[in-house]
Amino acid sequence: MIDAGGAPRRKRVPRAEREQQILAAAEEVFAERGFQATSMDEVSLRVGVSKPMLYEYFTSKEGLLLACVARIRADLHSATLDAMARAERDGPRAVLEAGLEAYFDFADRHGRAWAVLLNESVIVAGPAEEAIEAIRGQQTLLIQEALGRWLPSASPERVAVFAHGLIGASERVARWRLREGAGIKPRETAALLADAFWPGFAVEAGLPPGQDSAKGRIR
Amino acid sequence: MIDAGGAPRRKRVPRAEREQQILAAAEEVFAERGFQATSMDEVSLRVGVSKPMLYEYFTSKEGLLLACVARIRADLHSATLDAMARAERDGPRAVLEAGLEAYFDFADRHGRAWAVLLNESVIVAGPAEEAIEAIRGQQTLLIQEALGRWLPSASPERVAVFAHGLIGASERVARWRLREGAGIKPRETAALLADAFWPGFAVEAGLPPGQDSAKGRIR
DNA sequence: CGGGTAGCCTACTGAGAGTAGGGAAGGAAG
DNA sequence: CTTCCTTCCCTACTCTCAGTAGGCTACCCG
Repeated sequence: MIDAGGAPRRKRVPRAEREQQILAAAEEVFAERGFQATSMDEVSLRVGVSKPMLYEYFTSKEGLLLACVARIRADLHSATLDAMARAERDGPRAVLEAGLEAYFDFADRHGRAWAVLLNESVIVAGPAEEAIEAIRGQQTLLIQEALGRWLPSASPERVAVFAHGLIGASERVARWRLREGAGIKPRETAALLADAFWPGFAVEAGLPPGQDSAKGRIR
Repeated sequence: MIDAGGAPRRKRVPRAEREQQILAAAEEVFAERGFQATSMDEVSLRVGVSKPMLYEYFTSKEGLLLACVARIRADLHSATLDAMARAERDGPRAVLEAGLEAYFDFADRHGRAWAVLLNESVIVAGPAEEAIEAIRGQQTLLIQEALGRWLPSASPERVAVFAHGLIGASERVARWRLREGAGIKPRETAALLADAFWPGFAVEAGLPPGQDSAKGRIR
């Protein structure tokens, strides 16, 4: 990196801002190479800062990953939450579809970063696993709460299985879309997956299980 | 390492047998520590063989992981396939439940090895990701084929979404059981998850969506 | 009892995670 | 404007671990 200005101009940047720069660069590299193959040297190079800074701010490579995961997952959480809230007045099936659509949409927009940071990758074993599962737990909670509201009579186990099942299904389907070119739009994918889950939900709730979408069924 | 026997007894073992020993040890260590934190030195120590042997037989750390994954997934595949075949005569819902139960049962028996080798962990990015996804693809194919048999009129996308969704749901639910003590038995878990998926399937197939299990509904 | 091969080892290299220990920008106080 | 102190930042290491070079020997075959 040749600095044409001649001056060694090393600009001091306040911590909060630097942290964001680092997170952005790290997310990029993780997405490109995966956790394992990412080197702290490369991240530091890309930010234009030296390695000890990364450790100063994020403790370890895992810590850096974790911070990335937390950030992107918070975005995902609020995106789905917003979509679901907007669909609230159109009934439960609409809420389900809206949440799913928001999820696939998010995955589309973030591409590999989504895949690496939210699904595979990861360290497993050790405290990081716990931390990652905890962050994921937010998402589960969101669904469990929504389910509980509409299925007050279902047992907690039933709600839990349903919620975890729905999340797992979404993750795997999103991953499939990412790999196979994803000819299907988020909207259609959401409708298809909702068709799979909705009747089970309706039966439990004592509603008609027909595949009616509040906004009209796809295909 | 002091050899009390006095003799340097280094027994030569045929390749096929050694490979199995290595795979067994590797599976152990991967399960205990996760991929990242597993060192080839430790695996070699546990087998009682030197490191270059591991590379001779499995090329790289990823290669070793891949071999473990392939082996355990083959077991899983045949276990679910058998269970499904046995339930065939009791109708589709029974097949679904049997497959799920076999899956959860397998996850229970293999504990952390299942979690590390089949789900998280992993390398991501690079050829290993492809290889792992390919192996997982077998499982998906199995389900897609079964679904196609009963839903000949459904579009390929619908079948694909359903199959990937079902797999993702199973993985996540199994993982949840592993973490939260798993008070629920494989049998019950399978019934609960089948309750979530079966009606969607039934609606598509034009069958009654009621939650009847061929062997009696749980709870 | 001499090959020849298949199984095995010791002893290295190189990359990259993480650290020690010190500098200097820039604002606050005198 | 000088001094001081905090915050930001760097160079130059150590140490662990994946992967390799190069050679030795147990065992089967003739």
